[in-house]
Amino acid sequence: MKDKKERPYHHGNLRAALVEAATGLIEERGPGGFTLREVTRRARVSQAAPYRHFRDRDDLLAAVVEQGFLGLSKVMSEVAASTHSPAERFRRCGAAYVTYALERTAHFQVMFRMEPDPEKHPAARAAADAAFGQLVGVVAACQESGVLPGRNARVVALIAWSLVHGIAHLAIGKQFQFKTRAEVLRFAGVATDALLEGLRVGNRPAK
Amino acid sequence: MKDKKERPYHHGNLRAALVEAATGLIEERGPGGFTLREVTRRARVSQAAPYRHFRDRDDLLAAVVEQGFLGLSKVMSEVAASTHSPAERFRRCGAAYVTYALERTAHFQVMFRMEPDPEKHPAARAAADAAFGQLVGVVAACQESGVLPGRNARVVALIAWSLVHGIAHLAIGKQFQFKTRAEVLRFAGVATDALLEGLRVGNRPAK
DNA sequence: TGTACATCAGTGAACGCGCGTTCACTGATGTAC
DNA sequence: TGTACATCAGTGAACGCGCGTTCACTGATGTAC
Repeated sequence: MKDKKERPYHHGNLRAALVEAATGLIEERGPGGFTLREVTRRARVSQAAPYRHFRDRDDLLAAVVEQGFLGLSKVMSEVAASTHSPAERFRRCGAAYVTYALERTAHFQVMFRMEPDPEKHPAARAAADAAFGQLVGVVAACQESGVLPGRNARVVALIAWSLVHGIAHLAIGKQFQFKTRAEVLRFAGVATDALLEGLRVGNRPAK
Repeated sequence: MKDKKERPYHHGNLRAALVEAATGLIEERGPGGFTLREVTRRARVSQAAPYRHFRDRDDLLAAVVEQGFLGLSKVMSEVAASTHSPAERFRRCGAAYVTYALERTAHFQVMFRMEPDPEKHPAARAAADAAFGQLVGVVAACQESGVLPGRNARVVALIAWSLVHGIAHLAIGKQFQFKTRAEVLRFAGVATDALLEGLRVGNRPAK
């Protein structure tokens, strides 16, 4: 293999390195801090180099988004495998979602900012859909085991996603007065349980 | 008064005009499309003019955010006054929130992007707090009339806010497959009812 | 095994652009006497 | 009512900057024979 000291002309895996550098940059400077030039500086590469691997700025950003959703999927599937109780799995998935958002704030924001039009970047879109698919699976399992009534799993998953996403987004935006991550997670638990209870009862509007 | 045709040297109410132009610009070009220079072009004023009224770019943007929250407060208080049933008020407030977000997409996004640090712009912060106050009031009314159990109204309001905010944010980000605004609102209604039901039952976790 | 050559993945300089902000200025307004 | 003057709210030109992207190029790699 190559000597690590002398940098070879060919990078080896510049594409991945650029995505990684971009992610780090976003995490450090916030969602708006992303520029192609700063990414190339971090990857120690000329400013024209990314164009070998990405069509343009947005194309690289879309790859960052894709990675974000892949990571989210991974975290959620790990968590889902950690228990056999469907209701508990539901709760843990919610907690994992919020945790992911709080741990990788800026990355999370970029994922949902859709500044690169998601329709033009099918890989990013697909990764997002896969993450949502995890959630639908968890809901379906709750339904099969009778913890939730057997209504449209997608709609139920969408409701749960909305709640947990709202918590994540508001927490990131400092709209809550919570001081620690643990407090946010405890709150998320209470909220998730309330929703689960309501979904369980069925969907009669309260008078 | 002045002849409308010949533009007077003094504008009259440039501050308000700039905020309005900025809002229009954001609505047209998206949350990232805001630039001071484009705002001055739209207000037909020199590019140095805003500095008479705003410290810098972020200061103007904060005024836009403030206006956004004032508008949201207004909409919610109007809606709250439209019925005497506390539960119905709860639902209508949720619908109003989502509607506001869908009608003024980009403006809504800017409000929660906190790109001007909210701590440095107390007026914006205060307007946001006032909007949340509306919601707390609605929840408290539900509790007083026995529709909801009398727990911490702020926490309950936070849960409701999270749900409705998540719906708004995901809908804006095209994460739902809904095609019309009416579909989103119907979905929001179902979600709100489920949550209300769960909150009503109390907060025992489901087994 | 050796060589010619196509292809790939980088470099480095340059482009044009729009941005936020500052500066010395000037026109309009309001007030004191 | 008239005038001097301070203050306010604009103008217009200029600054320096970092950005995304293009271009002709060159070094490294892989393959055919």
